[in-house]
Amino acid sequence: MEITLEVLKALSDKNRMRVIAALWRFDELCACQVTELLQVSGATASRHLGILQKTGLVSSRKDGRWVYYKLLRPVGSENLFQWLEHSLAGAAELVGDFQALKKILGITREDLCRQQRGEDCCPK
Amino acid sequence: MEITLEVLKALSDKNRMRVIAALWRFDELCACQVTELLQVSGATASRHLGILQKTGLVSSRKDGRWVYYKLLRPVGSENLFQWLEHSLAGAAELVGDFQALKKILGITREDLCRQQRGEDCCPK
DNA sequence: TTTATATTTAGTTATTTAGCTAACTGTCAA
DNA sequence: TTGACAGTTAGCTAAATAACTAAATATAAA
Repeated sequence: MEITLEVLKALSDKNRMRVIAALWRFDELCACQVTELLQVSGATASRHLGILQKTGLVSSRKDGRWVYYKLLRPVGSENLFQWLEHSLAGAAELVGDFQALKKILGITREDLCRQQRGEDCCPK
Repeated sequence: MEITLEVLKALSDKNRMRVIAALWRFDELCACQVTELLQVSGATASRHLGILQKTGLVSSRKDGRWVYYKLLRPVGSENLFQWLEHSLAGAAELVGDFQALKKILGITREDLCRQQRGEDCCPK
């Protein structure tokens, strides 16, 4: 039961749900892209990703200085994700996120991170 | 998305999950039976039931002084409940709850409520 | 009508948690 | 080897929430 409750708790935060939806659509994102999407501090994004990883909902892969996250659909969670897909279909907030992510993914990670450091010299 | 998150939040509390499982197995329970199951104050049980009702997960029916609660499986929630059923199958805590409920349901509501008021004269 | 009582609501307190900044870790490049 | 930097961890604050007691509400019995 504890594991079930942990999964539900992990999913019942708006920002974490946005991350799940984003990974669903865009397969793999690095921490800085998630930070940009959520518009929170890098530390906060990292914490959310850590919670999702601890519950087995996402995996992480380190590549140099960057860490990439992917959605893991653990065995037995098919019905949960099907419900989510149905329940969130067309959610306005997520549609907006997907549009934002298209832009984010159009920027190189280098430029994105530079931008996040406050050097707003890069193309919006 | 807000509704989805509300349902997830409602489900991600241990006591509320125990109520859901209990209603799943025993169809209909009154507030005092839920109070006895959870071993919390009547006010706390009422609050949990109120949260479950607000999210559309349970319905209530008033009969005299007693209020009875039932599990509602809203349209579109089939996959969620299937996941729950699979995920919670055999959970030790719930097995214990089911045994406790058999005893609770063997007592009349009158005796149960008397017992809860501290008049521990009734058969255990 | 008055009293007892099942449930809910209000108000309080303690715990949890999401956010931040700052310090730390590990990796790349100069 | 040193400096820059992506990401994480630690420590803090503010907001959310689960628990309690006490008061309010509604129903049944005396």
